[in-house]
Amino acid sequence: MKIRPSRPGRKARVKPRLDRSQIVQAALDLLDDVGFDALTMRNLAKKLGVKAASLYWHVHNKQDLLSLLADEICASMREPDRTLPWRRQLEELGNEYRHVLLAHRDAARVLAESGAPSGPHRLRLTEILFRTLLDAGFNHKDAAYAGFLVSDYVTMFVLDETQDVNTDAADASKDQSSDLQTWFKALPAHEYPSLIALADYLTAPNADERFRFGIEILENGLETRLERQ
Amino acid sequence: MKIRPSRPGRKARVKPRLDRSQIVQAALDLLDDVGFDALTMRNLAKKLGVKAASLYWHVHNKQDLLSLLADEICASMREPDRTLPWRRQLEELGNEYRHVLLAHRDAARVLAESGAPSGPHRLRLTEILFRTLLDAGFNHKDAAYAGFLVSDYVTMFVLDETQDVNTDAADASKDQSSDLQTWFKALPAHEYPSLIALADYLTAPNADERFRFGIEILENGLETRLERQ
DNA sequence: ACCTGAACACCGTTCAAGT
DNA sequence: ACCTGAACACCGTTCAAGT
Repeated sequence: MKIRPSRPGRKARVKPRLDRSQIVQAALDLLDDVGFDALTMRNLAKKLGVKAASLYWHVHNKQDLLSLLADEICASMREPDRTLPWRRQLEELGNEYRHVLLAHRDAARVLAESGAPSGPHRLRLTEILFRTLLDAGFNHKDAAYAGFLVSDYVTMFVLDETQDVNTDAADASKDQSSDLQTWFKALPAHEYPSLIALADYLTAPNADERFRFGIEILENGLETRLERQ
Repeated sequence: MKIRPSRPGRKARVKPRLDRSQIVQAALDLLDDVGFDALTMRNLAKKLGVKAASLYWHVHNKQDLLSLLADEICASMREPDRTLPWRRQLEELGNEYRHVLLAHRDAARVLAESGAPSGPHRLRLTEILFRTLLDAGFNHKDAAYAGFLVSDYVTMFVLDETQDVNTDAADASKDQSSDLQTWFKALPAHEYPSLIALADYLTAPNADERFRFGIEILENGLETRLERQ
């Protein structure tokens, strides 16, 4: 198994020569370790034992890196069984995408800031989504719009699902009242009756249940649209 | 009309003394002028003829400023006629909120990064939204989840409605092919048939129409849910 | 071809000091 | 009470120079 073409001098592995995919992998590790805000070109370079400027030989800029990173994150996405009814397929797609976004720290933020899909994995993901909608019988325009809708829903959902954690933690640490539920109920009852009435579900939402709710609404809405089409 | 209590010395207006609402107003102007990325504490201070450190006397940090700014942006929100059927009210609410977000440059980004609503205007806005859903007959949990859904939809929609412009402009200026439609159609036809089929609607979406589509889907979905409740 | 040194033009935030 | 000077600890990016 000793296939190592590059001359294996004594310290061959000390300078493994940078490489796009190596950079992306390191960025993903760094993301999981320190989160999106600390994912900087300089920290990434440090992790790779290199100077920040070196990265720019392999990557146009940070935007480019984020785009590559977003694609890498989507690499583990598995596609649903195409023989299932479209609603089931959409559910699988939604669940799978959500789990992909939950698999790495701040992944939703990476996806949100990485621009339109251009890498193979994200293109594949959107292809499957649109294909499912076309298979279901939507016309081109509706399929396109519905695809945006579903994919935006999942991204947005995970986005605030994961930054509620941050906010909660922040509030808990710096505010004396760690319960923002009590904060809610302390609002002027005359001005915000509905807010107060709903406080229980606004503050401690069951994420899985709430996600499921949104998917159901979207599916019901799409089905109605399909029937009337 | 000469009511000016503070002693009107020769250069009285040279140092009008900073003020929270004055800072927020200046931040809003700056946002419209230079956009979210250039809305920095230092630039804001410069605009106010003051040093950056001074701002921290009136505002906890940038996060706090963004929160105040978000509330200011929502100040112009008008509430729909409560006697309308709930679907019409929801439409009005959606349209109005979208227009509020389109009224200032990058307003959706400000809202997205400003955390949960805490100012009076945003609280009022969410109160109205939840009230509408409760009036419609949803139970507490469904009303709460549906409120998130609708408000997230609008924010997300405007978010990429407005950054498509940026991306398009960027592509148009630096790419030789200003049409990403041609880019889409140049994809491997065997791998991405649906993407290519839908290219027309993916690249040049009619924003108003697409927004309307999403609202319709949500309303239909919610109606179905309400009937089965 | 690939990496570094060194700089450029910025950030948000703090805090002792001034008035 | 309110503002400034000056610093701290960072950013992304460029580019001549090294190997």
